[in-house]
Amino acid sequence: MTLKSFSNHREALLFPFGVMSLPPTPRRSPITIRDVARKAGTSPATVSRVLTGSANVRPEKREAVLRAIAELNYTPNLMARGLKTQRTHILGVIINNIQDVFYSTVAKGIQDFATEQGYLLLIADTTDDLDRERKMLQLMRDQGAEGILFAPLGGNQDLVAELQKEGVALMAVDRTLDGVKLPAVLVDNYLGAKKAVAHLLDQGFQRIALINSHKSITTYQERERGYRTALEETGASVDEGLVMRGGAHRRDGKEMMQALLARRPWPDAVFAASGSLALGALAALTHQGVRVPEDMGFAVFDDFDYFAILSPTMTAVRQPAYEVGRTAAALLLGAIFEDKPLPNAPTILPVELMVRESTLKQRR
Amino acid sequence: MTLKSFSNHREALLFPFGVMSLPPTPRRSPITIRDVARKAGTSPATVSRVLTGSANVRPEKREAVLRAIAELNYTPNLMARGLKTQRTHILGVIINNIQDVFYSTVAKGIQDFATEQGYLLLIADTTDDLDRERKMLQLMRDQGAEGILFAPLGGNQDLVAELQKEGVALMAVDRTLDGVKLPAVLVDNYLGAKKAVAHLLDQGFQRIALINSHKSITTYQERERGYRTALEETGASVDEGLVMRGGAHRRDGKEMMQALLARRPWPDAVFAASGSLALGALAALTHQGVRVPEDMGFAVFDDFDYFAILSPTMTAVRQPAYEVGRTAAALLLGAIFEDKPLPNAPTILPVELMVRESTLKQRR
DNA sequence: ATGCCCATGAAAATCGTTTTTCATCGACGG
DNA sequence: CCGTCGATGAAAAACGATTTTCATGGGCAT
Repeated sequence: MTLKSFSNHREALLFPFGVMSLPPTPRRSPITIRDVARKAGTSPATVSRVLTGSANVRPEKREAVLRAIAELNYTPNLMARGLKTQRTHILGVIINNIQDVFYSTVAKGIQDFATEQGYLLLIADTTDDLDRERKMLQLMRDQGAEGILFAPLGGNQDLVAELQKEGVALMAVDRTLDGVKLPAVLVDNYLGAKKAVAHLLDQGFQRIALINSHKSITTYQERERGYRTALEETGASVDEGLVMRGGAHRRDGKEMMQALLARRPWPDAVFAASGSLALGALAALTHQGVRVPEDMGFAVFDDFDYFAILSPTMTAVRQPAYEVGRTAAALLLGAIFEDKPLPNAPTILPVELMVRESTLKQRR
Repeated sequence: MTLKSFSNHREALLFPFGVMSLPPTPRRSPITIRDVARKAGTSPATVSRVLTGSANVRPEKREAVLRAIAELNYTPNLMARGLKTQRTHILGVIINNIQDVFYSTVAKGIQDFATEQGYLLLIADTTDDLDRERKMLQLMRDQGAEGILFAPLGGNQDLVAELQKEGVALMAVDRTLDGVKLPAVLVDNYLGAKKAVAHLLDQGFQRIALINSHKSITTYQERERGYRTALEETGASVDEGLVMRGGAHRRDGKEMMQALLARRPWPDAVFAASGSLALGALAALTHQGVRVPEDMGFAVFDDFDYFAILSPTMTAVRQPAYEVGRTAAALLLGAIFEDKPLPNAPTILPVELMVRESTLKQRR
């Protein structure tokens, strides 16, 4: 009952078109710049001059204004200000899934930097829905976001170009987008995957399976490239039967692992291209009683914090998620502040291979 | 270098007071309701009538307007609309830490419902900083948020009351706030903790330690109450030496566990009052070579998904985090839409005890 | 004393909507 | 044929700020 969908409202509200919901109930405290002016014994123009620092005002006047502001507990209406100045102090963030630790950490990095600069964040997730990505980009633009950081799903290039033309600063995080000039902050997916697989080979594993998601997303594509390169550099060729591709969810990882286990001979190690896939794969292994690393070596791209705690501890590629977010926010706000174009080449942050128990062949 | 703090800007920008940053670079696409009117051969008033559905307009006119909108790719400026109507279609969300899976799941629940209703979310975290909570509440109000969902730190009652008077709909999630009438959606912390500890007792554990955080936060307070009640109901009295309190971070859990291990005799089981505390405690146990559950039983309040996957699997109290968020959003938007007051009594959602290996005494 | 700059006020324009008011035109029922 | 109602347009007022324009008066240097 509490969860009913208000469908009446929803239909009446083809936002941003369509029927606006309700009669405007007056909400804001009615204190305006005029009230401040009256109290300070000055003119609204001068209050604005103080607020914006746009002109010198004599110390006594300034004091009087500030005092009036404090006494009235006045805060400016940011919508009105934004309407006039075109600066909203709002940034948009669009990620795949807020629940995903990687993305929420990226968001945290963005958040911390943005807050320091007095920016607030509109955050939305897409759950892999291209239309939803599009809608969110539009909504954020319409709400006046000065910039938008997003993990592109691939698609919507037209809208991206349109927004850029309109002056909305865009920045890709974690993934890139082809066919459009879009600055990006990424991690070194290729090298991370290559290192992890090379490490498995070093440890003496020979039949190393890959559990991956679709190549349409640049991160997975790069990780697969790293996997292949590592194998090829040993002179071995890739056994395509060991290369699995599917969705990006835990259950997909589980299914791919089950498929691998259904065949003979088994791989002797697995490289999972994401944390979610790894969790699914591990669930399948546990379920079948396959021990890690005794029966099967295991390495993951993406280091969840508990991988270092619960046993067996997991060898994983650590991504600097927080730094990805923080760096992206810094670049974007820098460009907004200094009104200069963003770098063309993507910024690629290094990753680190955390070697732990799950790849210790000698424990066999 | 990319991470420099723009301190020049920052100082010049006592947002929402102080110097506005830059000259207003024209950003929005210049398409306004007037352009649409011209193209459709009608008046701006009629376009608005179509947009808002405030009056009947003849089908042909309406079609013409909609066609013009589509051709011009027009979308309304939401700041202007919000300024006039006082409805922004924005909700604020303030949580402790976006990175925390529990909170990000709550946020996801809020998000999903809000999106269905055409609302966008301003999300911020506080990292336990009361001033930051205050600042964020104010900023969101100034940005025109119609409602704010937040996990109160305890404090800022004055501001909460002020916002309510101004007509901003407020809703507490996960925690409550004393001294002010604030609707809330919570989980049954008391019963969850009680069940978990009762289960430990059932299994034959006798000296059960509590690793908790500070009682100033209502959730921890309730969980401790559950712990105590469970023990008392068996007729046992609580050994205060086994009740630990500290910060809420992983390292705090680790320290408390270390302190417990430094004493003799050891407890034979531990109940950790949060997932983070549990992770820290587990790290301490692993480090000391203490096996779970052979040497020590272990139960947690809060069920991280990998608790069911990695070994030993953990007995945990599952909280309906998603439903907390979704329910809270539903109640809040319901109140906003129907302009009716929110329920007085907090909504308390049930929790579930997930029994797993970490409390299997017989495995000893 | 002249000229100039600086601080300020008053008033109006602006941002892009919604909303109100008023007038007009056409259709329709009686 | 008249009164009324519904659809529309034109114009203006709001929302709450910033910004511009113009005028004024004081202080300071020459």
